[in-house]
Amino acid sequence: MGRSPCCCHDAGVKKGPWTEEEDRTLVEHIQRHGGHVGSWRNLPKAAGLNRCGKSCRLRWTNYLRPDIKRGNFTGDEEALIIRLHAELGNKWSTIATHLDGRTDNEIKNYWNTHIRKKLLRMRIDPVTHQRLPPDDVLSLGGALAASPAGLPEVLVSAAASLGGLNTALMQAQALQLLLQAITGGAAAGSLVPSASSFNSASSSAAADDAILCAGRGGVVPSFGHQDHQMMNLLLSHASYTPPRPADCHGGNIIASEVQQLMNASAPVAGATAEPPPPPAAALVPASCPEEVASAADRPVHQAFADLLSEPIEMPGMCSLEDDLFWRDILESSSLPL
DNA sequence: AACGGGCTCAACCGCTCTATT
DNA sequence: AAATAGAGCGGTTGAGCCCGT
Repeated sequence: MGRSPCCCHDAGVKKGPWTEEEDRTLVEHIQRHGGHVGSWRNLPKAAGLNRCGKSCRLRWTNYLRPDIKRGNFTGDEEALIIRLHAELGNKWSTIATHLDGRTDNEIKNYWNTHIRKKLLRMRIDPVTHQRLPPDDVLSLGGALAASPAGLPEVLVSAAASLGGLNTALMQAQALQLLLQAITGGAAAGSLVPSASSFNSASSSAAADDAILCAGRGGVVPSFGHQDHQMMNLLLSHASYTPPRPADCHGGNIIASEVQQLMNASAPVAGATAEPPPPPAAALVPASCPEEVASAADRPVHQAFADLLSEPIEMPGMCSLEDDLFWRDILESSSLPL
């Protein structure tokens, strides 16, 4: 399989940007032949173009073809590209066959200039689609510690006592353990939301990172309504309080709601070996963050100690089992790059 | 207004793959 | 089976644009 010399190496063959005249000549020639090109190599001579056949093919397939869709990529297209890339890798032409009117070159460019950076910003390796290892992850805990108002005080102080939570995953696990501590384990494994159930909570990069790094495929797979409310309670003390999802009440959770929440989150009757839930008084209205911190202080530190005593399990591949996941992520990541 | 840095994307380069001789 | 021709693919480049200083 020897490599044939390319006509592009011929002296005098024009290179560089195409002129309108050249475009018109190429289009008219192809249209005269019913949209079919017998041989790209012979086309320039037949059409009267001082171009390499390869250049003509590229110009036609990437720009002049009548079925090419111009304009920005939609969210659906973007999500599809990411999903296909995770499955196929840099098989741009194969990916392009799944998107009507998009060329491999256009998709490749869009990936390199937009999606790749977006994923990197979200601490996802654009090559492997895995979350970046802790050492490569921007220290979310450190960043938040540098701006303590960005977290409920109880978490900041607990993090400080442990030398900082240096990954978003640890952050999420810490939050999970906090919830466990508060609910006596009833809500174990369900604090960190799936992106689809918490997608509107990404009004800041920090929230973005926490959700992405700890979301689907991360610490826990689901995020129930009650846990969602609990999360809101915690976040209601943070300066970056995200907009509330439609299924939540918005604003602070009042004491009676906390009581209801606690009751709902309590271990079901008959469950064994579950510590009893703390009294509802441990949770106070969101208007009193100091009381929250004080009441939750001891169990949280205990939970963090437990966290440190066990190895942190890094999640594997991001789940790609449904388009909604990625769509939600992408829609929630509308921050400027 | 001028400059420089960053970004985008059309186009090129060089390799591989497949069909043909 | 080997050589050749041609097409296609993925990586890279660079001109032009945009935006901040």
